[in-house]
Amino acid sequence: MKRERIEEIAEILDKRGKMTLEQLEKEFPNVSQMTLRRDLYQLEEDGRIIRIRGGAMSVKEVQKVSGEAYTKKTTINTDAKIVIAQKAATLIDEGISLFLDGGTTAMYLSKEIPDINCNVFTNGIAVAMELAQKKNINIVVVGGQLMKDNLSTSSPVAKAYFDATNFELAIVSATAFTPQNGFSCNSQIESDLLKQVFQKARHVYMMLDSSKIGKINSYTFAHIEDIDVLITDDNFPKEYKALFEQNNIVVM
Amino acid sequence: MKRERIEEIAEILDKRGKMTLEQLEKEFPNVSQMTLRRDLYQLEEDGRIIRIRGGAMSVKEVQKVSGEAYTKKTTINTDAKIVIAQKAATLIDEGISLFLDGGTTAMYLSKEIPDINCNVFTNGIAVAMELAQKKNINIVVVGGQLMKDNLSTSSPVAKAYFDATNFELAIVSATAFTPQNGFSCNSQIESDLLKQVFQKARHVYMMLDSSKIGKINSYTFAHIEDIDVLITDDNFPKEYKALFEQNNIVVM
DNA sequence: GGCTCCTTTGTTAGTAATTAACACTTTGAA
DNA sequence: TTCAAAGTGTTAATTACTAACAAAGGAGCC
Repeated sequence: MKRERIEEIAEILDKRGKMTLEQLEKEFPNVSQMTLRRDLYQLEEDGRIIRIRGGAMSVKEVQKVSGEAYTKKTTINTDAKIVIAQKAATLIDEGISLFLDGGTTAMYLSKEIPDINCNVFTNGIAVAMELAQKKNINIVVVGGQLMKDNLSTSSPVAKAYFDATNFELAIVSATAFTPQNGFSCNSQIESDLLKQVFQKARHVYMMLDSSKIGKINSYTFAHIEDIDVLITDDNFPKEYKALFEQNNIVVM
Repeated sequence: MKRERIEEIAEILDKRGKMTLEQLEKEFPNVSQMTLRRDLYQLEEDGRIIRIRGGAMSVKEVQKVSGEAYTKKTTINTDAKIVIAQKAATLIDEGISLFLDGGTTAMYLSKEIPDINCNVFTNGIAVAMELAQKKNINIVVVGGQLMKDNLSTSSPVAKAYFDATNFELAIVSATAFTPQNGFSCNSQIESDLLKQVFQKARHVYMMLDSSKIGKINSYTFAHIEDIDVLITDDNFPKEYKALFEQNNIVVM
């Protein structure tokens, strides 16, 4: 009974693509709305449909729609981050010990990073999961409380990790930068963690796309002179570039 | 302004897969809910996301989910694990402090777990990412070296975490069990970690699907008498059930 | 600068869909 | 038969959504 009905719903949805609950009710006149809802719920769990407001949509339909979208995907800021990440990936040498933060740019970097023998510390669990696909990279996750908004961990306890740890290189990014306020982010514990990282790392590379410039966030964790290399995109203002170069920082 | 924000939303969604409006509001604290709604509406028109009740989902995620559904069918014991996980989920009370391991069964459990106010420690990053979708659950990730085969972390350093920590409850699973050799797994550091957890936890619930029975792995971390509750499936042999019950263990 | 138009954003109230909770029914096994 | 478990229907309460209007910001023009 139930099984048959669910199959039938799945078939109809595959055929029509998208349907409202109202339409489904007409299709199954002697079944209550609630039951149909529950059927949709189960189909969603099986991964066969996506429930949308007022009804459901078959997965096939989604793939059709998304196929259209992928062709016209020419985004601006994502591109900048990817370019930055690609550049940064070329700077990672075999056998190095490296710290990577948990931000979006680090996420792109972890996709671009070659599968070389190296040691990566990170506080981003999404970054860690991405890196886990590369078989030669050894990953250490910094533990602590998980912040749900950016999927990164940090806690005072995490500092204990670093006492016995050194990095050849730290590649981090900030969510805001001004010359006066330096590099800042919006979480105090993350800021503390990064300060610690800056102390332990021999070299620090900063990934900063131009949209971050001129913004100020609550917690500054570093200033211009603390970094060695700045990796940015083409829209980076020239006057800022000069400013960094005055401090012997390589701008890419 | 608008363009940038929309790009950023798309990025975050690609990274996280699925998000509620509430989570998006946290991500963009100085933008109204309505604006975010309108952004999502536009992203949907562009075919980059699917709006679902309470938020949105990236099309990438949809493809992932539908892919999973296929592989799900091929694996055999998944059903038993899900049933076990569902049962375990009902045993978690509001306000509890809980340890969860990083295994597949724990992964299913984290999907089934209700969104109640509680504190979860885990060494599984896939588990952590799954739990991050529940807004009331506080998550602490145990740091350490990441093992790529099961996406769980463990290291001697992780033990430092537990010195100041107590759990009301630990829900763990083993990869092998015999009455003589007890519960065992194939990683020494994981075994060490679990031993530590057993010491710190007031109650221990073991999730063990029947396929694990009669197998022996290298490292034993607990014996029958160490656990309080055993959660298993219908194929669990009756003679074993009696054995557990002799030790005052509740078998579910 | 001051003025307009137009786009973007915020606020509110009203509507619609969803979930939760309970009661009833069916099914299948002991 | 009797019991338990799964499925279904109904209602109430919650939650998300839309619509409509008001306010704020920008670009262009005089």
